[in-house]
Amino acid sequence: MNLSAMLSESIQQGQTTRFYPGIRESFTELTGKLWHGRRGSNSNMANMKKIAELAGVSLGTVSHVLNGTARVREPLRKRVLEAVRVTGYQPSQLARGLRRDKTNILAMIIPDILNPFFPGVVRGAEDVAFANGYRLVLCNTDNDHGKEVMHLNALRTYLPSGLIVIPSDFSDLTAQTESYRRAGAAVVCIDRLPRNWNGDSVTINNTDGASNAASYLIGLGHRHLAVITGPLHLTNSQDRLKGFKRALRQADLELAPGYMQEATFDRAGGYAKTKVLLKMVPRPTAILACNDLIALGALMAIREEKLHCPDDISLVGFDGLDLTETTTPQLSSVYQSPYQLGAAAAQLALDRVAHKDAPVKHIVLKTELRIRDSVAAPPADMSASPPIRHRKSRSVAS
Amino acid sequence: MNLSAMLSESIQQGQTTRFYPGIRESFTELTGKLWHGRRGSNSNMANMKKIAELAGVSLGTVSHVLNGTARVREPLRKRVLEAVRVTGYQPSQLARGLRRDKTNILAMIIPDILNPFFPGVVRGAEDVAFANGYRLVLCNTDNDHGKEVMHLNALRTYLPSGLIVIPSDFSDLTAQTESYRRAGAAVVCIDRLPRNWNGDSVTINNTDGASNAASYLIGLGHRHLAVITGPLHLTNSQDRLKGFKRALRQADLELAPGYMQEATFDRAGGYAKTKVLLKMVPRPTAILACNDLIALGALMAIREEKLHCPDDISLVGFDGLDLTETTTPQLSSVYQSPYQLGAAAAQLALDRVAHKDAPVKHIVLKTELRIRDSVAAPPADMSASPPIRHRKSRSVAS
DNA sequence: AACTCAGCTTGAAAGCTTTCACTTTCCACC
DNA sequence: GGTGGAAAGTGAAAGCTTTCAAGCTGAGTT
Repeated sequence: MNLSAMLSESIQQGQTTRFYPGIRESFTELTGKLWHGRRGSNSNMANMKKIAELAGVSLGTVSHVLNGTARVREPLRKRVLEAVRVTGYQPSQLARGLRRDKTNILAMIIPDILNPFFPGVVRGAEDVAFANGYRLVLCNTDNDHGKEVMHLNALRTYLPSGLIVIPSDFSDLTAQTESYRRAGAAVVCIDRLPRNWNGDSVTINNTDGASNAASYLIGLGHRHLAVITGPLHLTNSQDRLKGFKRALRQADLELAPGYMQEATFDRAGGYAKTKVLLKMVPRPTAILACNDLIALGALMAIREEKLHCPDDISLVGFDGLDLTETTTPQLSSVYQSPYQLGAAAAQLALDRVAHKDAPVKHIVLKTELRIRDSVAAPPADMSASPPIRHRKSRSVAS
Repeated sequence: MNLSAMLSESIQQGQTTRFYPGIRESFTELTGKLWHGRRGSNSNMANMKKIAELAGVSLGTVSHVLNGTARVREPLRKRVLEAVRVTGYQPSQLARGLRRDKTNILAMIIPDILNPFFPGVVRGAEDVAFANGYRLVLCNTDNDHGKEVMHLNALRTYLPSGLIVIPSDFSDLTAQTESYRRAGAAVVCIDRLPRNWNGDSVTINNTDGASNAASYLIGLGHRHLAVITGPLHLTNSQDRLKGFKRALRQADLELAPGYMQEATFDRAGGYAKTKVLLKMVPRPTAILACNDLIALGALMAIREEKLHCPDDISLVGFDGLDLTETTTPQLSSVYQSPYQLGAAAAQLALDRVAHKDAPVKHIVLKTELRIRDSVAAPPADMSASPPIRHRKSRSVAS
């Protein structure tokens, strides 16, 4: 029996190490007293070395079996898989990430998960991530650019494969995100875009959405339309305002001074600005609120002023959150799918990971005008022309 | 000038390596042709070695400066920090985690971020995590035990320091979480507890919360109280039911058969079960819904049956979500703070990381009964005794 | 001037996986 | 039975940090 035959047999029995006793022992002697490792802790967790020993193969082979990076003959392959099964071994994502320069992590930076629009976005992204074996790390910025940069910098050292950002504001993120790209990570911006953004993105058609809503109101006979926008340093706010103005222009209407109010994207903002609008003369007969929380605040203000929606004033929100169904009256709103937004972003990020040099993609999702009970024709004395009759609960895709 | 003096000076000049040209070069020669690394990619990112070279110190010293693990004399310390500043160096969390057997990650497993109760929990946990330099990895289980186990197994290989779980159901998680504990990770269960749970936990006082709500209704004169519970395999559902029953017992009232309905924790469940309740004879004059979504569904059903809340029937929800303020009528509810729940859980997890052997903690948060417009005394003919007058918007802590 | 001791620094190993270059095995064919 | 080439398998290095034991320095002591 020659050496290689012995080796071969020994491998079959999983005892390779026996054949270099001198080397092994002296190595052990050398390092035995230099042990600096941690005690206990993870030592009971299986690692690749243990699998290799159990299966009687080399480390490399185990890796190849696990990753399909090379052909491995069936018997060996089986022994490896069996060893994995028996030990319940799972590869260390840390070691793998360290070696591959990239982990199965998708980082996501959003303004605030407490804003009811964002959970859907997160869920969409998480589902796509999970389905592809990725995990989602979530960070909230509170729309604070400083916090955003902190997150951006800190997360990078985990070497995520991708990064999905809803920018806190119009600040230029090029410097930060560029370092991700250099490190080979995909970066996708969604919902709003920062200044100078030239990477992948997923947004909705804010302009058309707002335009459709305004057109619908105009179609009902409204001539005194007001708008409460979100913070105008956000691109989505800007676009919604643009759409609103476009609809007015197309109907040869003017945006009366003061009929445009800028608010924060929350109830308080909507409440305050609606109070202002309701004091105007003539009072607007319809309000487009640039998100549902603003609309909610508007509804409170309207109620508080002893006015009635939709008889005295029509109201349309934006986003189409669940809460629009539980208000009284139910809120009409420009619906967009946060889930789809998040899912598309995650998918785009993963695509980018797979094809680093594919052309940049800008996905623009559609909105859908959902008419519920908060809109009606204007009071008779306020309408310049007879209102056009519309079915209720009509949906208009933009 | 002797060697040590030269070395000393050389260190001042950051040129240590120059002194072993032979060794260094032969080492390079030896390894130069065995290069298996990746090309480019991260090679431009600073690492500790670069910092050490720049500062003219050893790797160990850099580490000590960065971690405060040993005293380092001021001049060296300064040079290290300066090099860090100049390069913008940030330690690799992967390498650090690999070496320390633990990362700055907190894993969180929740049923579904789309359920409006959970974003607050997540936010609370994330804020505490972030404030302590940890990141949050989020996973949704959809109340699916299989998915939960998958997440649990997969996340472990990232070696998170802690794990916060809202169990999907009553399934025993001991096996899975035990392996986290063995790996040195802290595990905290919140909101509901799995079978045989003997680790740290944060819950709310569900029993008292439900009991207070029921007592309040009884105090208003109600004698026909119904309850719509959540899925009874969840401990929080069980406890709320227990509290409801306790209040009845204390008032010498009986829970009429059929007055207890079990529903899923959502609108549809509440709607369906309320329809059932409203058909009963006698019809209940008050309903305790064991979460706000159920209450929302109940409200829809009540409206659909042309009944009026609170005149015909009083309704109290549970959780005190924001949406309780925007319904008509505004919903009374047993408020609990999801943010506090999440924050406490994260804090508990971090405490556990710091003090592995501290005694197990069970934190139980208080609830607060928030009375709004959805409750009133029962219709005159349904009340056995004159109702007790209560102020509106009263808050009762439990 | 030699010696001690404390305190600062250092160098190397270890943690776990992937990947490359190389060796060994296998199989077909002469 | 031997040969050649393809396929399969191996072993070691590298990725970056932490941590230990040991080396060094310099002040204080005798």
